[in-house]
Amino acid sequence: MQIEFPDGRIQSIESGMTGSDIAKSISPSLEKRAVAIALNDELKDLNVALTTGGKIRIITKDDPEGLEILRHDAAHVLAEAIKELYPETQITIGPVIEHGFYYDIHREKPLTTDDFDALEQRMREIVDRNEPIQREEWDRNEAIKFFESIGEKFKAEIIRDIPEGQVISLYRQGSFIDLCRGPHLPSTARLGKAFKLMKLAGAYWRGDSKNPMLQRIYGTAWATEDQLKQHLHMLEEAEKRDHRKLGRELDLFHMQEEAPGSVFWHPKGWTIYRELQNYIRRRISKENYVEVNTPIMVDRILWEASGHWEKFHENMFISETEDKLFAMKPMNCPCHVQIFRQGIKSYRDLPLRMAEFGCCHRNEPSGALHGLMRVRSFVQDDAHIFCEEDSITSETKAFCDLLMSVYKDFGFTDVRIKFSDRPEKRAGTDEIWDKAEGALMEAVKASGLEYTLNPGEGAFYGPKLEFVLRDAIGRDWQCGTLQVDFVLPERLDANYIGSDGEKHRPVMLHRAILGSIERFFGILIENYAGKLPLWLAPIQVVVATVVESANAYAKEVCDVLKAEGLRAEVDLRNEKISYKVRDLSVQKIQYIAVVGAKEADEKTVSVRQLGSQDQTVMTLKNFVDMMKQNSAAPA
RNA sequence: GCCGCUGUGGCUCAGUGGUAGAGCACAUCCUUGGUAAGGAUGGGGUCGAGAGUUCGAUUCUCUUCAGCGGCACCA
Repeated sequence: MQIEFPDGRIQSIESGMTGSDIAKSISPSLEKRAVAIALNDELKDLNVALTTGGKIRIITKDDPEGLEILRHDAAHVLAEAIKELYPETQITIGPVIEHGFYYDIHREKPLTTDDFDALEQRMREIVDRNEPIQREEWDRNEAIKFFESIGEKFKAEIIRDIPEGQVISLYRQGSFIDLCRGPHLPSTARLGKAFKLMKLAGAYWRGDSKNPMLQRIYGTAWATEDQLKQHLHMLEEAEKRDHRKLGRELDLFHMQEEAPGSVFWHPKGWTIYRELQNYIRRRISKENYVEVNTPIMVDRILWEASGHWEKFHENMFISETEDKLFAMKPMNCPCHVQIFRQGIKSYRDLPLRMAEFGCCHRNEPSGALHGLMRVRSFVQDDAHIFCEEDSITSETKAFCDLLMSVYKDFGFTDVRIKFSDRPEKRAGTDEIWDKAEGALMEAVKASGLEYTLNPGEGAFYGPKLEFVLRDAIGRDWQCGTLQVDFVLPERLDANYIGSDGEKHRPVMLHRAILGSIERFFGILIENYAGKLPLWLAPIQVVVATVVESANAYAKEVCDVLKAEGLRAEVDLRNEKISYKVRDLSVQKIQYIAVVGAKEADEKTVSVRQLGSQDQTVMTLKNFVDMMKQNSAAPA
C-alpha cells in the first residue's frame, strides 16, 4: 500500500507497519519526538498497525495536535497517580484545555494542594517507569460491568451514554486503565516532565449544578521544560496587570466588604471613568442619540408589566416602603419606554436613539463577583433605539460601524461577533421570534462582519449580537451587545403614529458598546497594564522640582498646563529628583517635567517620558503644545 | 449559590496557646540633592466578626462575613 508524505513524496509500505515504524524509517530522532500519526488527517496511535494507505503526517510534540495528545496523556498519568496514592478515589473525566488539562475526581475526603507534591512526584515516577500505553477495544456491556466492578460508577455512566454501536476504546498503562477515545502516546516516558499541577477547584458532575460536586485538579503541560517555564512566567506577568492589584497600586478604586460587588471610585479612577463616559457621549451625540436619565427605584408594577419580575426578580434588589414594593433597576429599558410613551410619537420621530448612563443593580450570586469584571452595581453605555421594523438592518449596520470605530480608538481591532438566538425561557410568540431573528441575521450579513452562531443564548425578549474583543494578552472579553426586541414595546404598550395615520408598535434595539463601564475599565487597565493612553491618564504630567528654589516656577508651569486643560500636578516634596522619578514612574505617570534653577531661569522644562531615560529640554510653550497634541482624545 | 483555600498596621508578608514583628508607605527633623529608592527619629495593629474550648485564644474548634481559584449563573 502507498502512503503520501506532507511534502508530496509517495512511498510504498507493507501493510501492518505502524506509525512508529514509518517515523523510524525517516529518522530515529523523528521517531523519538513523534507522539502520533495522522492518516488522512485522522489521528492514530503510533503503535497501531496501518492497514490502509493514504496521506500521512507524523505528529510530534511541536505540533498543536501533538501537544494536545501530550496534555491528554498528562491527564491520564495524573489519574494513574491519583489511583495509586488514593485508591478509594473515583475518577470521571480528564480533558485537555488551553495550556493544559484537568481531571475531575470524586472522593469523600477532598484533596488539598498539599497533596500536589506527592502527586507530581508519583507522576514523574510513572513517566520514569515508561509504561507502554495500549489501546483496547471493549464490548460495551463488558466495559460497563468492568468499571462498575472496580467502583468507577462515573465511568460506567459515561459509557452508558455513549451511543450504541460506537467503539468503546480503553487505554491501558501499567495497571491503570481508562476509558478514552485516544489517541495516546506510545508510552508514559514520552510525556516528559514539563508539567505542573496548578490548582484545585470544585466542579459539578456534567456541569450541572443539580449534580454532585466533584474536585477538579488543573494542570499545565508542555513539550519542553522551557515552554513550561515560559508559561509560568506569562502567568506571573498576567498577575502583575490584574486590575484589582493595579487599581489599588495606582489608587484608582477600592471595594470593601460592606458593599460587596460595588465600587468606591477614587479621584484618579473616577477621572478615567468620566473620561470614558464623555468619550462615548461625544461619539453617540454625533450619531444623533439623545441622552436621558431615569429612576433607579421603580415600582414592582412596572417590572411585572415588562416581564422582569417574572423572569428575574431573584436577581433584583428589593426595597419595601410603606405599602409599596420597589425594585432597583437591573436595566434601563422599561424606563426608556416610559419616556418614549410620553406624548404622541410620530414615525417622523423615528428612529429615536435614547441613551443613558444609568446606574443598574443586579444581585449577582456571591460566587460570580470578580473585581470590576462582575459587579452588582454598574453603569452601561446603554441606549435603546426605537425604530420601525424596516430600519433594523440600517440601524444595526450603523451600530456595528460605530462599535468597531470605538474599539479601534481603544486599540482593540480583533473583534468577533456571536449571534444568539431564542432561549428556552422567553417571552413573545414564535412568529415574533422568527421575525426578530430574521431581521437581525439580515442586518449582520449586511454589515459584512464575521459571526458565529450561539444557539439558545439570546435574551428572553429577543435575539442578540455579542461583540467579543481580544486584549493585549490574548484574552477574550464580551463587551458590546445589540438585541432586537419586539416584546417590550408590546408589553409596555409603546406606539407611534405611522404615515398611514394608524398606531404602530416600534421595535426596540437594546445596545451597548463598552458594556458595563466598570468592566471595560478593568479590561483597559489590564490591556494597558495600567499605562493608559494619555487622553485617559488620570494625571497626564507631573512637574517635579529639583530644588526648593524652583517651587514657585513649578507651580507656575503647572498652572499653565492646567489652564490648557491638561491634568497636571506638582511634586514639591523634599526629596531627591531620582526619588521622585522613581516614585512617579511606579505610578505610571507618563510625563515628568523636571524643573530646577536652570529651567526656572530659562523658562524651560526638562521632559522625561515613562519608559525612557531620555531627557528633552524644551520651552514651556513647546511643551504645552506637545502635551496638548499628545493628550487629545479621539474625536 | 456550590466546592476548596485565605483573612495579622495603608501595602506586601513573617510569627506565636501567655494580647505581635519586618520592609515599603506615613510624620518630624537633617539634607537643596539634576532624572528609578539620601540619612535619623517617630507614630500606627482589640491579628475579619461572633461564639466555644482553656487559668489564658491572634494561634485550637464551630458559626458567619468578605476575598481568592474554579464550577454554576450572567436579563
